[in-house]
Amino acid sequence: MSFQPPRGTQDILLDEADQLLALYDVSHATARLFGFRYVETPTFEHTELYVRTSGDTSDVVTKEMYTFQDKGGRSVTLRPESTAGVVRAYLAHAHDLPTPVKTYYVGRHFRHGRPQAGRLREFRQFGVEIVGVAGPEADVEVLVLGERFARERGIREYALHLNSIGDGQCRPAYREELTRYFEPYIDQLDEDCRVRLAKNPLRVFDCKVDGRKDFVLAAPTIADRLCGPCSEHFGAVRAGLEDAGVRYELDPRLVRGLDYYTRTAFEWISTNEASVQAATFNAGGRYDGLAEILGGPATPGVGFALGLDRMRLAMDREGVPRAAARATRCFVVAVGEGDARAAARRLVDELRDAGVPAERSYEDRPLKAQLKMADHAGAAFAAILGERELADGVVTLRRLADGEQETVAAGALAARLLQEGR
RNA sequence: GUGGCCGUAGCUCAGCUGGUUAGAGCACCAGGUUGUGGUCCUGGGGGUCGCGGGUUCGAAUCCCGUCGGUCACCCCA
Repeated sequence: MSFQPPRGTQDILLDEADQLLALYDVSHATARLFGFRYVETPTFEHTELYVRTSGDTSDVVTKEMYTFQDKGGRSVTLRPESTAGVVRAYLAHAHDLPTPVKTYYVGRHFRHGRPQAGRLREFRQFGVEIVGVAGPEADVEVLVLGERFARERGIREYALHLNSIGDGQCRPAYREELTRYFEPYIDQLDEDCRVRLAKNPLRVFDCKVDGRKDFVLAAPTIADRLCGPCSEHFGAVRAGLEDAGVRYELDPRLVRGLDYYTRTAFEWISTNEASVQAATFNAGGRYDGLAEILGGPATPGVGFALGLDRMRLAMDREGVPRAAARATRCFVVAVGEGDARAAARRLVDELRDAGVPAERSYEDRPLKAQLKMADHAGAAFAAILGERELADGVVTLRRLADGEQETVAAGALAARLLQEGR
């Protein structure tokens, strides 16, 4: 039996686990600060949900899904993302929900691809969605939330890229124009990009190999082909960001692979010099076409999906300290077997009653070893309890930072520690 | 899913062109007179050299496969 976890998954422990936990905490706190309510949708959904929303020729569907048959013979899929699930849940419960719906989720997602740093088969995302508002202020709110999250986590080296990809009014015409534009250059495109040209010409812009070629850089962008309403919407989003003090860069080449995305598209990208491929840690936009694809009434929506694992990479690259605030305040050391051990157990209990995080050794180990444990536990104090102390009803309180010791009545220990403050 | 590089103790790595009982630093544990951590000294535990097969008198060192990591591409968080 191998102890290795399956490929593309990871065991997260100690400092890394604390770091992740802090990210979960900030996800909840930030979303709630904006009045978003938590939602928990299934970890797996009917495969059809993703096939319909992503299209059966998309990469996600053709090679990245964890799909299997359940015992009733239905095809189910581990969620590769959550927007589809949230919108599905919205449609299922729309009658019970006050409008607009502001909701957020935190959880694990699954995609079967070749793993590398920042691209795992099991990964964690924090996402927010505003469903039911078509206007630009919803877009701004989502962007402001994402910005606040990034700053809250202490990262500074990033850029917010922003674009509008139009809607059903203006995109088709632009798409045709772009196809015509690329036509003469078709033999200068590699195989990948030709496929993109046929399926979705906007995606030629993200081509890694050809994307930098002059004729691609010179191609018309959608910015000045937006229809009136899209242009107005985009202008309002930009004005809103400026008013909120959120810095962004216009990126006319930022696109989306799927057709239900409309208007606003954005990505937060780590600009740290050590950043590699997976530099995008948060991406989102407007998806006004999604509900209809699922067979529901036209319902506008906007949101983002933030990669918590990628966020951790970005934080590490920038040297943001992993919040390793250890809880233990006082480590109670029992010297010798018998009475001291029982007394230590009771003392720890008293400290906990008083709200002082405390722990002790579960085995009789040398005093030396127990002090070492206190050190490893990150405790500020060690309370030593041996024959001498037991006889006098006191403990020896040792401040671990400088070795300063004092004698405290056992019953007064909790009060003494609380008086020490943090 | 495609391709390049890599895989030696918990971690970071050494081990020349194949040659006997595989090493270091850090970490961990224990001692340094029987009650004092984090420094120092001494000692100790811990490795099927990712796994499987092959070549060879002999392989951690060569070959093949496989698993895993990493990087690029596809795609994306």
